[in-house]
Amino acid sequence: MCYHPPAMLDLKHVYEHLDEVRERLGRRGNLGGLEALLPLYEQRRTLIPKLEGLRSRRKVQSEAIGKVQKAGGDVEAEKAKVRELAGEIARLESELQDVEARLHAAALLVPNLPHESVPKGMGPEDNPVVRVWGEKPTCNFEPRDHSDLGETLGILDPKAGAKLAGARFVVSRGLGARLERALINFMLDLQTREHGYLEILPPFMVKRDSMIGTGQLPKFEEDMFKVEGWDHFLVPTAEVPLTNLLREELLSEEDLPIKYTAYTPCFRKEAGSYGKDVKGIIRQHQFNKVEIVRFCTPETSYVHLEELLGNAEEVLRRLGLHYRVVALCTGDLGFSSAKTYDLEVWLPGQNEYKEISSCSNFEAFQARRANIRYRRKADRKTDFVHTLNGSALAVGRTVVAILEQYQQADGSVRVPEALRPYLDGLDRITRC
RNA sequence: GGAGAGGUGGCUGAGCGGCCGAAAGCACCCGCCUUGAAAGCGGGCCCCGUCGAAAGGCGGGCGGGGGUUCGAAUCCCUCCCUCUCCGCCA
Repeated sequence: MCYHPPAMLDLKHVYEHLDEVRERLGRRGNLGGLEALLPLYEQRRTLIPKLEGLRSRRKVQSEAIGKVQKAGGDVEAEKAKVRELAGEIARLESELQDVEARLHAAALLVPNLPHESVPKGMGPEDNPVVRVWGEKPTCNFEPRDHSDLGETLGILDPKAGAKLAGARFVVSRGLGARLERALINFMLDLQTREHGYLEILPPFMVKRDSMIGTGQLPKFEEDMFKVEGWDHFLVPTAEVPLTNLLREELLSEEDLPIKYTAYTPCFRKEAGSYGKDVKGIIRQHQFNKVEIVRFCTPETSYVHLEELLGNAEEVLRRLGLHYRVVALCTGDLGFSSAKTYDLEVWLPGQNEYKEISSCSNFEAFQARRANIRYRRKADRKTDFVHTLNGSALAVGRTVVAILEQYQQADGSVRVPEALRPYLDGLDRITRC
């Protein structure tokens, strides 16, 4: 019967700062969820004191009955009275339960508040470029597209993928498969050896609670692959298992920050993306990714966001891949995120920059959903941690970028220096 | 898949119808002692909600949900999870 801290935003805080919250959610262009929630919150607030008064009376009278009974007195009349009281309580309880269930459902649909530093805008075209690293590789020939290169080199086989699993699946073979594996190892080594992340190898399917904890559910269920006959979902990103690793935990401040990294395949239906990125392997139902996540105190989370972004950027820099950083504007921000940077890698074959990583600070949004807290050193009180995560990187798209940026006139592809130790010193991919 | 055992505070673990939000220990915090520390001693210390300016009051929470009862951590039902043994299997 207790009000388990439900969702996302701190409702009390929302209520006490309504105008500000309205204004900030308005920047996202999403106010509906909030307005649906407010009358329910009101109802709850009038119901609770009423109920508590009755329960208090019941408690006192029950105790009295016990005492009288022990002394051998007659208590039947009193019992009847309390029975009546209990009926009243039960009615109010079920009313409250109903209100709270609807409040909870409504609360889960309200997105996070954007941080003040998030640029205002409507959509992707309004995302400012924060910085650009490297330069577009120059070549004296018409750059080919990765699917063209991949098929010619015999390392990417979308037809085989379709045969086995259908559209938007691919089979990597030979050096293609090895390249993918080399990249995973390279990325994990970098994050664990140099950036202090603890490597985790989690389950690739998780329970519903975990999906709610990080915000994929209930809103995006249709994008997820659900396991038939089970209440399990294939992970859409390692963010889900990594963040939920600390679900329901009470940490101490000295434990923070905590940094995890994991490789997992990621499974997404990508509903609503029909016709987008149909060519090649840019958008797949299954792709590999190395993820980095951090848990930290609220005061430090924006410093951690910059660091985490740097950790992801370092992968691209070591690989010598030209990219840029954009800050997502309020209209393009993901549901759970307070602030997000995207890394966009240059793809000469597409003649555009394409998202290869997304680095976000969720502040307390996920922590509140997943109930991840810590005890503050100063006053010994508990508070929600802040959670962050980023791709470092999407491996399939890294393969795409390498193929396209490192391609040679003869159709072969040079291997980035940093990757050669992972490929027995191989410096060039040629037809196999 | 079969057979048992169990899920209680940050942790370990007692309690098995009212005096239990819960013994004890550990951890943690404050103080005394000490040159400092440890040990020892004294005190404090669960979470959430709700009312309140605050002090504080009140309510709820002993895996989740439901039931019995004047009253449930304690009894009943149900679901989930963990552990042990057997079987099967990479």
